[in-house]
Amino acid sequence: MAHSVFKYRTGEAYPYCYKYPQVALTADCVVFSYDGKDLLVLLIKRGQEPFKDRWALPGGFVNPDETAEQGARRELLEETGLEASHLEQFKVFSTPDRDPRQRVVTVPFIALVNHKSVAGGDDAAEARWFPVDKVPPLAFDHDQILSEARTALRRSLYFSPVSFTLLPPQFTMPQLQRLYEIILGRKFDRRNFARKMNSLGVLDFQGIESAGNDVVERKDVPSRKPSIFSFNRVKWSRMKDESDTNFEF
Amino acid sequence: MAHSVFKYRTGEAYPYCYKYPQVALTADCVVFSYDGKDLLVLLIKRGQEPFKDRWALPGGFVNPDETAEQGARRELLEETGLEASHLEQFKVFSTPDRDPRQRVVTVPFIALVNHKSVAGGDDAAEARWFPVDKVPPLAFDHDQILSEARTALRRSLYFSPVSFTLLPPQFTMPQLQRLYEIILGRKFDRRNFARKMNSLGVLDFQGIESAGNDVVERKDVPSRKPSIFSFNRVKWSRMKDESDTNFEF
DNA sequence: AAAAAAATGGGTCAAAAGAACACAATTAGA
DNA sequence: TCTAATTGTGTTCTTTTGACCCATTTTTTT
Repeated sequence: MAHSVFKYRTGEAYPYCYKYPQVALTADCVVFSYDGKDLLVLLIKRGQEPFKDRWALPGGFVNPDETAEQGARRELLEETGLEASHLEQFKVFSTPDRDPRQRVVTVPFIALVNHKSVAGGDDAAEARWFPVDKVPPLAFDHDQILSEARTALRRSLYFSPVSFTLLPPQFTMPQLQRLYEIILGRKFDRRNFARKMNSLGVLDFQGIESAGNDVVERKDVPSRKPSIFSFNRVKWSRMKDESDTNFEF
Repeated sequence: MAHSVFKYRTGEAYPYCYKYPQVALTADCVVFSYDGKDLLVLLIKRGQEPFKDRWALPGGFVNPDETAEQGARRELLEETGLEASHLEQFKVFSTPDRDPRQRVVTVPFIALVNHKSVAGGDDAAEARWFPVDKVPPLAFDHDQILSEARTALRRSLYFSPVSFTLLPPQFTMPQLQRLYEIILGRKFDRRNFARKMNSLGVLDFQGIESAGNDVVERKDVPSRKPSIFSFNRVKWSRMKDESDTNFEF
């Protein structure tokens, strides 16, 4: 075993004693958001060793009375002030020596939040959004966790209203399409994409963008004003129930 | 906290001491197989408290030098003698009091094996296959784990060659169809199903079932002999790469 | 003021995929 | 040899998808 097990020691330093070897449990968050242009992931700069000053996923130890998900929520709030509107577990990382100090098993969550700036939380750590394709090398095995989170996010598109959770309540069709294209890594034809989306019957038409109704910060590009939609979760559930057992590859 | 933490005790009884509260890590296996008729799940009868004599998922503690997956493989082999041809993590269960003795976090795996009888393993526990719809009440939160495993299995059908892993190397189209129907919980038209499967180009035709080539134990029903196919993993990977980023709900 | 550029939206048409169904062929047993 | 059960092939109709054209709106340029 790679880590020292502190056998036969007691007192203040190592007061938690067990009959069999145990592991420390952490919950990490892969926080995604979307600014209308890029898919972003939230990272914090570590303030202490190991991996001091390296960027890492927010997260921390799960308390004895918490589930992993509760721990993830709490840590996210403490470290970044954010509350996730969607939290989804996707895998466990349990390689024995993934943390050099002791055995730490981590449960990473995909957390989706509406985009807003973050200033770092109670732990006073620096927090910043990075476009997913411009992420620096991360601490621990967080590079791998992020990579698998992106795959899981792609798959979740089939089963959860991921894209709508990432968008603001009011959004335009081109915004929605860009988000799909980023997550899936491919392009769609504008017309076909809109037709498909509309035929799903999960969008509510909200009107046309106007000066007083500006849901998107648009660069001053010459263009026609787009229609604005909102996501209808009830209709989505109905649609989902029907198409759940489709037979596809 | 629901469990006792043995503070300030030492000696033989509780020799593993840590600075912070820890958790025990177990790996459980939801072992599926398919006998050509039913989707089966493997259960073992517990020999000790808690939940003595109740049926449960095979599994056990992960050793300090193992990943959760390695632990799952080892436990499965020890308890049932089976080796999984496909092992897939799908979620973590970390409710603080899910085990009455102490805090135990479990990583369940979906394990797919080719069907054969099991006699119980080194731990001398009784092991038995149950049709997934006729499973008795299980120990701990294993009912919930099984339920979520079935959902995860359904979703895996989209991304992994789950059905072919569950089937023997040689199988017939009706067998494949029945398996799809069981996992997805819906019926398909024979003709349409076969056409779709053939058009995917992942099946190799192997011949017609004959007396000497009996891949299926068939009840003596009067019927035409079916064609026999095998699964071509290479072709499947190619097909998968192309269809990975499709845009579906 | 007019023209050009950029972006949205509506629509067409052919090809592909899906759903429903009819019928012929093979095998075991009555 | 007749019947029942089961498998394989084909046909037709409908729906969905993919690849386009073109008109409209808005901003910038000439």
